[in-house]
Amino acid sequence: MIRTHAPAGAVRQGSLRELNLALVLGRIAAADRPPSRADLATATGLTRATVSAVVEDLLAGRLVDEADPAPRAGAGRPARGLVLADQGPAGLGLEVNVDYLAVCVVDLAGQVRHRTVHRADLRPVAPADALARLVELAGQARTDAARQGLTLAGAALAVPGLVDDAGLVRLAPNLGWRDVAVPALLAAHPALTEQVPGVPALVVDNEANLAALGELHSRPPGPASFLHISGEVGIGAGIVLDGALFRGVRGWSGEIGHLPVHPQGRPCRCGGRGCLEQYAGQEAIVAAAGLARAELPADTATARLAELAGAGDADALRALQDAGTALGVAVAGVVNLLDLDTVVLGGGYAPLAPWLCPPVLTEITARVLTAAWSPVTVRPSTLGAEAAAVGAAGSVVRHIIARPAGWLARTG
Amino acid sequence: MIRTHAPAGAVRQGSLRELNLALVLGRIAAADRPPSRADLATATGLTRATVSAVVEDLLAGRLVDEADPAPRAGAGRPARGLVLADQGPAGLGLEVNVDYLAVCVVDLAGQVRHRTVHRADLRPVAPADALARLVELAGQARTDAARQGLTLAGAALAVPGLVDDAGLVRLAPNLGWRDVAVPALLAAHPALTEQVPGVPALVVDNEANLAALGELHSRPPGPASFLHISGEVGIGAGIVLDGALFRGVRGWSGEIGHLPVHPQGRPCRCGGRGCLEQYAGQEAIVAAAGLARAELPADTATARLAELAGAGDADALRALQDAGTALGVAVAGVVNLLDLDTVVLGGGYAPLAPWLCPPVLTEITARVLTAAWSPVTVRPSTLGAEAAAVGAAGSVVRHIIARPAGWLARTG
DNA sequence: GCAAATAATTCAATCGCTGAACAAATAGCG
DNA sequence: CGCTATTTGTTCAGCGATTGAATTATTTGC
Repeated sequence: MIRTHAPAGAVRQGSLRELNLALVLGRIAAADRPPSRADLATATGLTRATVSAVVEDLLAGRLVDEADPAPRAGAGRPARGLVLADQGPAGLGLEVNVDYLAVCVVDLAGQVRHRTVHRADLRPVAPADALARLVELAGQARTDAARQGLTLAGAALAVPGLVDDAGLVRLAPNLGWRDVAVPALLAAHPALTEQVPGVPALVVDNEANLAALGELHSRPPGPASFLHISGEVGIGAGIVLDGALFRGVRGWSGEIGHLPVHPQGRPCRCGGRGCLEQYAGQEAIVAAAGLARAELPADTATARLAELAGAGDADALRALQDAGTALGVAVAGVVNLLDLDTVVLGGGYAPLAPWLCPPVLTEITARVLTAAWSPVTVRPSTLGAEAAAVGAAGSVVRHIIARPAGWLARTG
Repeated sequence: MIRTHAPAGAVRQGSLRELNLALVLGRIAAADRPPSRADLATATGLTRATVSAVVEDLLAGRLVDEADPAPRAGAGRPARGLVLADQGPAGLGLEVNVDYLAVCVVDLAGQVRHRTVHRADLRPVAPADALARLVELAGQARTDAARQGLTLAGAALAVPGLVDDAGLVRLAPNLGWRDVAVPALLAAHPALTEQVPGVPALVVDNEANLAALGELHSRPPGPASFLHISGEVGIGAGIVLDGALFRGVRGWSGEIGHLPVHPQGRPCRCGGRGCLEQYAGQEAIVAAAGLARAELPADTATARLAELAGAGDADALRALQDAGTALGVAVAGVVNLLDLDTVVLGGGYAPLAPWLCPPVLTEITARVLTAAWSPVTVRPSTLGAEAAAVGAAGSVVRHIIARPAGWLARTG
């Protein structure tokens, strides 16, 4: 549970440097071209002298490298561009999902430097065994990262379920997990990452949350506030507000799947009736399209559905239309409530987006009061299938970028 | 549109003092007993020397007063308690609603030091005339505040409608306002408040938002994250997340009234069908209870309804039960989505809370996945009818408490 | 009346930013 | 080719704010 908040405590002499390190590094990360020290000075409002001093720290800590001088018009001494180091700290992203394990390594610049996906049905596998396989993949990732000059500074694990502050997976229904103490199980494999001060060694979080973070930090960066919807067997939403993931009071936000869309409709496993999940969940869509569910693993079902719809299959098209309408009703409610202007369809919805987006947009236009003044964008995720793993790894490096002082203070 | 965010820009030498001024003043404001300098030092992590220097600034700026030494057990020099000044800056809160105008003055400590409510049906009144009446009331409030030694540092106006960043009221349907440029209309009355650097002279915001802020800053303080629902003719929600009001991308968040609760149900003025407002809006409840709507102004209708329900009138009880159920369906969806643990019923719902809370809670318990692990509280607002005006005034003083440097830097 | 205890202030040291001067490196121009 | 204008980056004295230790202030308990 990373919470990126303002320095709530005392502001001491050294905090000043910490904050300015973060400010300058953040600017370097956000720039679309390698900025010079002078650029950073004007962008941040600091003096060139201060920027030079701060940059010196960043260079010494190997968070930043000097790039080849960028060609520039006009007279004057050529600037030396600054880029995020490609040999510095990196984040390890892990994902356990229903039908695959994924591991990836993301560097400071957000580049995916290593990626492994291991396809297998994880439902019959005991949590400890699944995690053991994941650790094995992580070990390979670790050596590959080292070969590339990267140091794993922390790890994050994405799980399709509810996770509490301590990393306990309270419930992952589609995986069949209940009260799985992930940190304790992984403590037996201590060398997942080096222990870096200020960077949590292992964060466990919900898959939808981490996928939304991945979208937020993708290039080009997503908007500061948006709703990211992962359509898997369940439907999870990652809510990004003002550039930060909103996790809720206990970290369990995003359960969009149980917004009512037909209150007197089909009973749902949550105890309510007519929940969105019963109409736009993957199983519901597949069943409505007339595909036998059991025969296909979840992700190939989605691919098959896209294939059928692309070929003009009437049942598939109708199923997607209905699902999109249900999704649109729910999303319109959320947009009314939170006043968002962007909705991203991710996870299993991404390949189906061409058919889902139109009905979703129709409902939004009809039901959102403010849609007349400013339009709402609905688009598919730019990340691939393992968005959550990439987002998990990204969350680690974003943590370092937001708090570089911790990394710089380490012995080494 | 106040956005309370971290210092995003350069952190210079002086920012240090600014941040620590805010830190110390915030502690004084949050404490339930007048803290000593030593208390503040341990609470903030600053040294006693620094706290003394900071407090000296706050005393000189008349934001803080020394209180009588509080009795303390044990030996040692007695501490001098620090309290928010009752003779310092204050906030002016204004409210235009369908059937009343309200003006109030709130001091730094959050005490309401002046309050005027002018009952009148404002629907037939032109916006400029309504605002002129409000300015007159504000003038009286201003002299009363001066008599009490208070200086009005800024003002906020609550409006039952959508307001954009510039203070333009885009649409206030129940008031009949459309595209009313409030700041321009009030510019003719320039002396609403003294111009204080760092404090916006006039903020215009949605009534539900400001009522939620009032709840957040009431004593005892509300939780850091909650949903505040104002049930008037429309239903508006103020969403407080992590101690800050969430306003959405354009400041139009909180339109909970158009969450679908019966998707194929009654058509709504928003263009959708079966919106919450059609089942739990004030007019809907009154009609369901068999009260003729036109005969009664809105607020007496609510009072009459509470009276009838209290007397055991079957129609009224059934109407409230049905409305509470519809409200509960919508609220359950929001709680699932945002993972909140507190829902506050305010505005017209406050007096009806005894009858609304049970069905709302029933729906939440049935539909919220995580309700089994940690309960959701549903309670009425602690503020009275003019909560929005109080919240508006409170938002001004909270602004000063969050950024005392601006007030201290003023000439005087 | 004295010691112990707690509160608050004073003061030299230090840290990090500022602003101005200075050094470095290049383009344009005669 | 050499000079000037221009822009980048560094150096350094100055200064504001915090720190930590010593000091003063004020009360309780013995």
